[in-house]
Amino acid sequence: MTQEPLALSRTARTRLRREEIVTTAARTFADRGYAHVGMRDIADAVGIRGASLYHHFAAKEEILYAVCLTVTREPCEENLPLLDAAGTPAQRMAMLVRAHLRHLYRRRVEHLVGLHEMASLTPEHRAEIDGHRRYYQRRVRDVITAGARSGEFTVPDAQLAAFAVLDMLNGFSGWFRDDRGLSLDAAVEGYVELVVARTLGAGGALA
Amino acid sequence: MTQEPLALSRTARTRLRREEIVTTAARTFADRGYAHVGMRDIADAVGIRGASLYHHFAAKEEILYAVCLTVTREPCEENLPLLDAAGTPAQRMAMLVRAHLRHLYRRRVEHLVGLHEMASLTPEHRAEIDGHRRYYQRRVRDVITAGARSGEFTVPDAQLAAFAVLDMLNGFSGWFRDDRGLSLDAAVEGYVELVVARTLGAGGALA
DNA sequence: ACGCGAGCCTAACCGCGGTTAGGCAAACAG
DNA sequence: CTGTTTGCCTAACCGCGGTTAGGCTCGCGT
Repeated sequence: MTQEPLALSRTARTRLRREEIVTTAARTFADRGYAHVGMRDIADAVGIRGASLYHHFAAKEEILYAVCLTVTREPCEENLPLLDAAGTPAQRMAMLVRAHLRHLYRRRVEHLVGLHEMASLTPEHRAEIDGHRRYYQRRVRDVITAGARSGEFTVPDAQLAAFAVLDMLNGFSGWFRDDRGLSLDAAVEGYVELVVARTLGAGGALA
Repeated sequence: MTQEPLALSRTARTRLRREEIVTTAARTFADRGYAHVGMRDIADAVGIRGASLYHHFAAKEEILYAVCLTVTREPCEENLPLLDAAGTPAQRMAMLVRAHLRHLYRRRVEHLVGLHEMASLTPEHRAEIDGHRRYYQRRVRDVITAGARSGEFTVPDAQLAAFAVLDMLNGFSGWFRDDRGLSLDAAVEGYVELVVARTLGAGGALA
C-alpha cells in the first residue's frame, strides 16, 4: 500500500480520467450523434489531443460501449435488488419505478446515447447490452406475474404489461426536463401512480 | 392523357422506383444501422449501381429523410382524423390506439429506423420530423384533456399521461413479433385495454 | 423518324476521420 | 539517483465511402 495524502492513487487517477472521457463523450454523442463526432472532437472536449485517447481506449467504439454499459449494468445492480426486498409486489414495483426513473434522470445523457446509438456497437457488444436489458425485463415481468398471481395486480397478460411498463418508463429520459414547470419528484410520483396503481391495477396501498 | 395498358405511366414508374429504394434502404438501415450502410450497399440491394442512386436522391441523407417522413407524416394523416370522429374521448382514443399500433406494425421496419437514426438527419430535416411528432403528441394530449374534463378519464395530469401513453405505444414496434405466440390482434386489443381502460382510467364502454 | 430526357452505367475523385508510429517529460519505484 | 512506466504529444497514414463527371441506351412524345 502506498500513501495517498491529498492526491489520489495512480490507478484511481487513471480510472477517473477514463470516466471523464466517457462522460464527456456521452455528452457530445447526445448532442451531435455518434457518427458526427470524431475522436478529435472528444479529445478537444476533454482537453487533450485525438491520438491520446488511444492510451485509454483501443477504439472509438469502445468509448460508446463504455457509455452503454453504465446505463444497462447500473440499473441491474442498483434497482433490481429492490425487487428482492420485503413488501408486496406493488410496493416493490413502486420502489423500482422510483429508482428506475431517478437513474434515468441522473444518467439522462448516457441513456439518450444508449437509446439511439445501439446500432453503432459491435455485434458482440450489442449482444451483451441486449442481454442486460432482457434480464432486467425478465425480472420486472416476474414481479408482475407474482403480483397477478396474488391478485394484487389485475393485469390480464403479465408479459404484455411488462413491455408496456418498461417502454413507458424508458421513454421518460426522452422528454423530461426539470426546468419546465414539472419537478422531478412530482413527475416520479405521477409515474408511480400511472404505472403501479393504474396500468397494473393495484388500486391503493403503495407504501 | 396517355394510355396505360399493362405498363404504368412514366411518372408512376419513377415514383414506384423511388419507393422501392426507400423501402429497401429502410430494411438495410434497420438491419445494419445507417452509418454502416454505404450507397453501394443500398444500390446492390435494389439491383443497380451506387452512383445511379443519385438520379433519385441528391444525397444519402435524403433517403433516410424519406424513410423518416413516411413514419411521421402517415400517422398524422391517417390516424389523427380518428380523433375528430364521433364518439366519446375514450372511444376515439381506442380507435387511435388501434390505428397507431397497426401502422407501427405495417411500417415496423421504417419505424425502427426512424426511432434509432434521428441523429443522422440534417438539423432542418430533424426539426421537421420533430414538428410532426410534437403535433401528434399535442393532439393526443388534447383528447386526454377533453376526456379528463368530461370525467371519462380519471388521470391527474393530462400532459404526463400523454407522454406515458405515447411512449408505451411507440415502444410496440421495438419488441412485437407476430411469430411468437401472440397475434397482432390480441396484442392490439390488449394494448387498448392497458392504455384506455387502465392507464387513462376509462373503466368500460370502449365501443 | 427523330430528338430528348429518364435511367443506368463506368471510372474516378478526394476529404474526412479512425488509427498507428514514435518521441518527450513528469512521476513513481527501488 | 536511475530505470521504468504513464500520459500525452506531433506527424502521418490510408482506406472507406459519399459524391461527381460524363457517356450509352432505351422508350416515349411529336
